[in-house]
Amino acid sequence: MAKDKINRLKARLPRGLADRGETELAATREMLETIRRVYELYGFEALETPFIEYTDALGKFLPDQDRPNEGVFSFQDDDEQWLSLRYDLTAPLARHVAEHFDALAKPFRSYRAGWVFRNEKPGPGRFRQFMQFDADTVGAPTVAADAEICMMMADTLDALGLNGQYVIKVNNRKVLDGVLEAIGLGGEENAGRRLTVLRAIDKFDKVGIEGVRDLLGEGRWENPAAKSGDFTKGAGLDGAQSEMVLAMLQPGGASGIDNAAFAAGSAELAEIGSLVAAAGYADRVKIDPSVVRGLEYYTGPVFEAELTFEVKDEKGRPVRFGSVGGGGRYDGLVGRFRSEPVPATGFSIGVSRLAAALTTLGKLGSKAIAGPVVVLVMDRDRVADYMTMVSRLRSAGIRAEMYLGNPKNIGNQMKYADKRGAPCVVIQGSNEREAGEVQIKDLIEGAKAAEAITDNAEWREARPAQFSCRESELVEKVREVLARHDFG
RNA sequence: GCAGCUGUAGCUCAGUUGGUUAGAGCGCCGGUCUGUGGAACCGGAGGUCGGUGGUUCGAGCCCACCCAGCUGUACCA
Repeated sequence: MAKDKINRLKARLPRGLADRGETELAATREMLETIRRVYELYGFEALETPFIEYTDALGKFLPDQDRPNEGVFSFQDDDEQWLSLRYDLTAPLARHVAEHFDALAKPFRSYRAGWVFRNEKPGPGRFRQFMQFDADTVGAPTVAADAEICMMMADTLDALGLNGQYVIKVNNRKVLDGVLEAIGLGGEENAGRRLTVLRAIDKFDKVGIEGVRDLLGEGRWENPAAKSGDFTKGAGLDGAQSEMVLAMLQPGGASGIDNAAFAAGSAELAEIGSLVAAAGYADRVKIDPSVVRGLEYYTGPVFEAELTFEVKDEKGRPVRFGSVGGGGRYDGLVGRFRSEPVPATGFSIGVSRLAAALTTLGKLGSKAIAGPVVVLVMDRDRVADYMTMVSRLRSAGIRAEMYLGNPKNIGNQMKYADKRGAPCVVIQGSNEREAGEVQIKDLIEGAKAAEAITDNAEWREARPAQFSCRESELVEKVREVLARHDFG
């Protein structure tokens, strides 16, 4: 009816979300398994926390407001307490550790994979639901814990087949803080400008040294030469201040800075550098002063895993995958729940983005997934017999099913099997039945054999890659076909 | 958030200076076809032409505003 038509629901997905099919799920599963194996090898243990936490546990109430940050999906419980979908896996871990502090062996080494949610504008490679795979060490103040995490990330990316195509970059927030203090941006009243300076440094990769110089000073035009496009307001530093920050980004590093934070950060970086070098990871884990990373809770070393290869998109333009993970030390997070500070450090892999990169490199998801063996229904009143055949195949561990659609047309059943990617079909009509036989048709071989055939009548007549066998040999013969195509 | 571009069927698109009942290819469903998957032929479903308002005898087309998508930029705990 017309009314139904008007009111009919439109099937659609909210933006920034995605359904995932068989191929992608299999690829992700394979990748997660590889990561998990490396993490366990390092002695980390599995942990799962729920999707939902109290908003205050996530630390995402807006300052001076009685409601959560808009970037977090939030809702109120019956008792009016705010709940939120987790936006990363670190804050829930901190809550878990604080809640079970006395029962856990410390340092507590754990890993977890799961979906996280951010209510932000989606873009290419950016979703509102995505998966992270984290590993954290809680209760270890030593930078050996930081160095270990970095080396584990390198091993993980190696295990995924990315040897030589990435770098784990390491910096230290204390170094940055020391520089900021040295140029007179210490103290609470300069928090806003510090943030602007950090953001400018963070853009080093994208805009280069001159771009950072502009951003530290008055600001930067989207198109600097023509002074056109969007204008990004800068931090308003004077020349001397800017040069000090810029010096830090260049070979040789900052000099003439003499304060406690800078000294401590530099010492930590040096120690991480020597630990990494001693273990033979110096080619993969490198100190990089431009890494800023998560502007809020990091307190010491910060890490970023960056892919260094370039790929061309459909239009032939280069695409950089860039950062596929990051982390750092967050000594204050667990302490929010306790009377004492609790040191912690961790790393988070962006599973979806990394999977996209691996797929592009052909290191993931290239393996064809075998469809089920399809038993055709030739005779409507012998469904029980066909189901018995299916059952025999399944008992032998072979993925199989009987055709459940309208069986009147054999061609349709064949089309179905073809579309499902069935390696073969089993056929038993009255002729075969009387002879105690079944026909097995190898669809993969058949497709190859028939490539030369152009005429449909001939195609039908030829019945390529089809053979008959005793019904009692069904399982054995199907297995042979599967083995032939490496689906055994 | 800001800027630019784009909105016609599930997808890719056509649609004349504004003129009757908005089309094609692919895909989908069914049939030819109750013994064979690539083909062919026939039939069918599927559109408030992104939305609202305006100009006009008449708007898919012109105008205004809004919405959505894409790209860039900003933000990203």
